[in-house]
Amino acid sequence: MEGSTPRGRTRIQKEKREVILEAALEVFSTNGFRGSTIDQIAEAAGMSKPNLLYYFRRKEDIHETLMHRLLETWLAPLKELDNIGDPMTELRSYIRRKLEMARDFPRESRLFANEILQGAPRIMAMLEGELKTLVDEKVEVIKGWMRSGKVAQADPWHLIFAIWATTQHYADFDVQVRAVLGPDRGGEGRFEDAARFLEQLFVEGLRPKG
Amino acid sequence: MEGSTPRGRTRIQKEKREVILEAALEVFSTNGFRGSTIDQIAEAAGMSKPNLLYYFRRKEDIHETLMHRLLETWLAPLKELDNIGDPMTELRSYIRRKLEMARDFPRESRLFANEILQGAPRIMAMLEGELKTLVDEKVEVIKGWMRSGKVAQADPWHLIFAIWATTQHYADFDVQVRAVLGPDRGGEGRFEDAARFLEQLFVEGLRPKG
DNA sequence: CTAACGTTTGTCCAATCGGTCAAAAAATTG
DNA sequence: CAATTTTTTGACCGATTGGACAAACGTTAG
Repeated sequence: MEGSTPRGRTRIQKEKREVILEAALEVFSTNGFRGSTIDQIAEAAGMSKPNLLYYFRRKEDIHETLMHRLLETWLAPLKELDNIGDPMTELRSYIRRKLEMARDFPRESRLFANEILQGAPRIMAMLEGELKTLVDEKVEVIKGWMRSGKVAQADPWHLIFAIWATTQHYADFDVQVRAVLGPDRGGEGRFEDAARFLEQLFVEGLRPKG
Repeated sequence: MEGSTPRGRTRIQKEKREVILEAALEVFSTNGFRGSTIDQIAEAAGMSKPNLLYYFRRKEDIHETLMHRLLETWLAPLKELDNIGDPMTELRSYIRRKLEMARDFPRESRLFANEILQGAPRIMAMLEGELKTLVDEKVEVIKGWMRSGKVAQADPWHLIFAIWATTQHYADFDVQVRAVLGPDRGGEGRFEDAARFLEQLFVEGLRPKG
């Protein structure tokens, strides 16, 4: 090996790096970056600390790799929002996709939330760059819908925020949601209930007048 | 002094404890419990670490005191929601109050978010007890409104979640909101815009049909 | 002034932190 | 098989962590 950190050349390296990233996702998403230790991740990954550091030389490298992957997944649903179909159908399926992500990738959502809560020190450039550009673009799409009368007039930026907030809430605040709903209402069905409610809220809330 | 930790008897004790809590709120809300150090809090409070530990014997004690205070403030707006006035007016002012709290007490909101994100280890009992009871009670109020036809039929639990999510978003994800809105739209006016949007969303989204 | 009490600090400690390193063990290659 | 390379581990390091403690300092009442 000529380099310093193995670059996933061998089969073992690819596999072990995945195991580590999976374990790190679990640990980082519940404890945040500073609150997580390499030992915790190593234990969750079923290996010794020096062994883990053989695959990722620094704690930051793990977090960075995780973040890079996350952001790709995270922006995908918004990227799909486009002018092709019926506006309200597009919005409804965007909400549905975001809610499915909250259901299927809650740890990713919490990892992201942790980063933002801490002031986004590691992804600020991406927020002001790639994310802002993408949102600006989609805001124009939504403005077009509103001009054409297919969607009620409203602030498109805050519409996007509201969709993000309501859907990610079911991942980030999952513990609270389940505690409040109780054992009976708090089962897996809560996502169906949430989907129905949010569809109603946004569809009726954005139905064009007259 | 007969006890171990001073109990705010003297003037200095009351003052210094407040200074510490103020500093700890700042530190805990951005770094989480595990990610914060006593040294950080002591420095933010302008005193030495042993001096801080004279007023709060353990790091956990500071966090616990902060949490207890927070929860009282936090539940107040929901407690005020009652049957007296017009339903939609009640809902609108609840949303407004929650948004004002996100604007005026963002650190408290982030402290709470951090705790929930980490699985709410310290306040789980309160979530399943006091909070659930309160929400159950308010759900009945909202159900009454829906039965009387003043508010559209919808899931009251998820309505409450949606209000929590959309309003607290402006505190917890403030960095992202400001980054996406950019320098011009991201000023203090963003709360006015958010208030207008959310009022429209919930009022129209919950307007009874026919 | 002095005794008693409240406050502050410097020093210290054991535990834990992120990370290194050399050597052992395992896998791969010829 | 032996030689080489990759993987794993135990021991270790300096820095930081939460916290203890006694001594020093400040304040106040008699």
